[in-house]
Amino acid sequence: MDEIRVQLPDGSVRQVSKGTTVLEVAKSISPRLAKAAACGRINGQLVDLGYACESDVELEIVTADTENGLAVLRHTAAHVMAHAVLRLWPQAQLAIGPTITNGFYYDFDVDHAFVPEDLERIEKEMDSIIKEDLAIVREEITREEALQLFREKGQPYKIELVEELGDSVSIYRQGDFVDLCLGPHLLSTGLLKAYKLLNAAGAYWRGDNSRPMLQRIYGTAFVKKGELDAYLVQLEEARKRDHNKLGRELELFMTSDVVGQGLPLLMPKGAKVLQILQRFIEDEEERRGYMHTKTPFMAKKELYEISGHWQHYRDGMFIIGDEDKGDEVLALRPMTCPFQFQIYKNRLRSYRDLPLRYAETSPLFRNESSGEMHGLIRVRQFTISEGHLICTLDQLEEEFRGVIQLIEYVMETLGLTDDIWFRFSKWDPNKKDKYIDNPEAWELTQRQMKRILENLEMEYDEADDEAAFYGPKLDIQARNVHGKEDTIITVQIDFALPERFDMTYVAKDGSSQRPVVIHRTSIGCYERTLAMLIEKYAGAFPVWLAPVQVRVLPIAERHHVYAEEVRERLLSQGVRVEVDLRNEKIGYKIREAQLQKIPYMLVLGDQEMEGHTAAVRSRQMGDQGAMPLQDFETQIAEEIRTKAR
RNA sequence: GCUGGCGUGGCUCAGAGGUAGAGCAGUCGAUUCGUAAUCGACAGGUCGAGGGUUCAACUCCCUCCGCCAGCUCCA
Repeated sequence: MDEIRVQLPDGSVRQVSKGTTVLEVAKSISPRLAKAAACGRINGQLVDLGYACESDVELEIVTADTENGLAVLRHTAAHVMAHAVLRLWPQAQLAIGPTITNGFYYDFDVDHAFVPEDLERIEKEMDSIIKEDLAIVREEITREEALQLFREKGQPYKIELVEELGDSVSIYRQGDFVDLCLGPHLLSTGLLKAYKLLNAAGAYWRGDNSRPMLQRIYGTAFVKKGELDAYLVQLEEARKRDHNKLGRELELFMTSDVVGQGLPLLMPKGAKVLQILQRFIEDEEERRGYMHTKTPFMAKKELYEISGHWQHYRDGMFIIGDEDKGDEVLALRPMTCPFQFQIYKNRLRSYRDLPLRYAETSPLFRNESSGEMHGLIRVRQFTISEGHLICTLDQLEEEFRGVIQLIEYVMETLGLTDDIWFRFSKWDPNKKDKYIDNPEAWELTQRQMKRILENLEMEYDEADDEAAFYGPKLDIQARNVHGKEDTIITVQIDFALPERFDMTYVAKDGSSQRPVVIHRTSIGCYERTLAMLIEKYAGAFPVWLAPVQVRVLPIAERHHVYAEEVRERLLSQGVRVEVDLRNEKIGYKIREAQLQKIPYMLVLGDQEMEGHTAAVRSRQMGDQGAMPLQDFETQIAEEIRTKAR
């Protein structure tokens, strides 16, 4: 009998007979490993446990608790879900059903619209499929056979997918269910132990809004029930931090039906946080050589024609005035760049003037379509820490570095450091009307940017078709409590607009040269940042950012005068302080201050009044005991000064 | 913009073809109290808006507005 050599990750080698499956190898190592196995990896390629080794190979047993193993488990869960949906709605057409971070989904084209109760029905059916413990079998068939198969099954989306594949495709069967799939999968449906369907929503076929809207069901699966439960609890906890709920409860912002969609109203507390952020940012920018401008919120159409916004960004703009009626046509600004460029062009610039660093705390207006708006994260009017650095090509890298340093300082100070990453956003050469049409400039700029990123030794992801219409971006991405990714800060290199605006400087040799522009934000959009901060701190802002830093709580009416005195003292030192003079018990006042996430409560009774002290209660640590007022003032001042978190 | 869900006093929610209810918040009164809810009374809603069906609509139908999740798009 032929023997082959199987080399394991630890370097050891096993002699097994030809045709031995991955599972058999796992069993020979240890029964526990075999039980935990989800799939194998042969020479780097993931394979089913049923895969038979036919020649010398390197083999790794992939257990279900690893990233790859979990993906296999979830992919199998997606198949089981599709199987269940087909049992309940035999006419359903299957689209795709991949795994995603933390779960899986499957897209269906069905007449019936899935409602929450349907998810329970589907889960019941999945439970039966799991109980039946159907073997999951891989088959390699020809393209023609696959087309024939899916024609018989009435699955046009699968046919479309097969048509784009090579001569041989793999399918997986479980009972009467069959799906086009690369695999690998678990060996049988019975191995699925802990899963949950989460929600149903619409999704375009192949993410293309000109193609049919399908129905997507999201779900997740884990190895153990305990892990699933823990994940569901974690989801629940995350939702409690949702800025859109917390921000309203804490009276940071509100919306009004009559004001309109995507137009949040910042209430005094929310406005206070933004004001503090703005002061922090503007001071920091000034320290780093930026000059602040204040430019109009709107401009004539002609300005946007020069910038290219009229050609590439028109859908995103609010346009005022009807051209057909002979009105003057203006547009609210969606970006500040064209305005600051006008300032640059106000006079002849010398290389000695460069780099010029313009910044502006800019309200911007973008006509987002109706389904996009979300709390403070996606809105139609927002304030951005916009800035443009105009420099020579030689200065580009140094300026870029300075921008990154500022951003890192800001993020660090705000405590926005977890689950944040950089994304190098490039253009898509196939989308001509979306981008300024100058392929050479695009490629050159992107190479330039990539080199800078590499010189800065930055870690980043790359994304196609995420660039601005005029240039590539380095985006700083963050995730909200729903796990959704958003750009919070962006840095862009722009060779296009300096040319369109004919920006020049006089070089040392007297020649006229073209500068380069870096578009950048330092904190991004203030409203969005506020949303991120609410979610990060669950509304309990660090003291320096808290809209109310101290609440004074007198115990009885005879302490009111002293309470007012304490308030006055703190107020005169710039501390944001309130006093609760209501006729309520101290427990009640504390509870309210606590729910409002006020960092410090000063409880004042007879003893405090007598000794000129305050009983300090911290929102995090509870009762801290009495301390001289002076000491508390020093302590909180230091905490504010250092922006302690 | 698309798919689906939702819209009842400030908030959380109950109710239902015959014309609205609770808790919290609010107001007033009592209580003057030591670290997460004192007691009582009162007040508060053209049931998101408009149109239609009906003897009768908060409830059924249509349109619009807004909110939520996802898709597309994007800071």
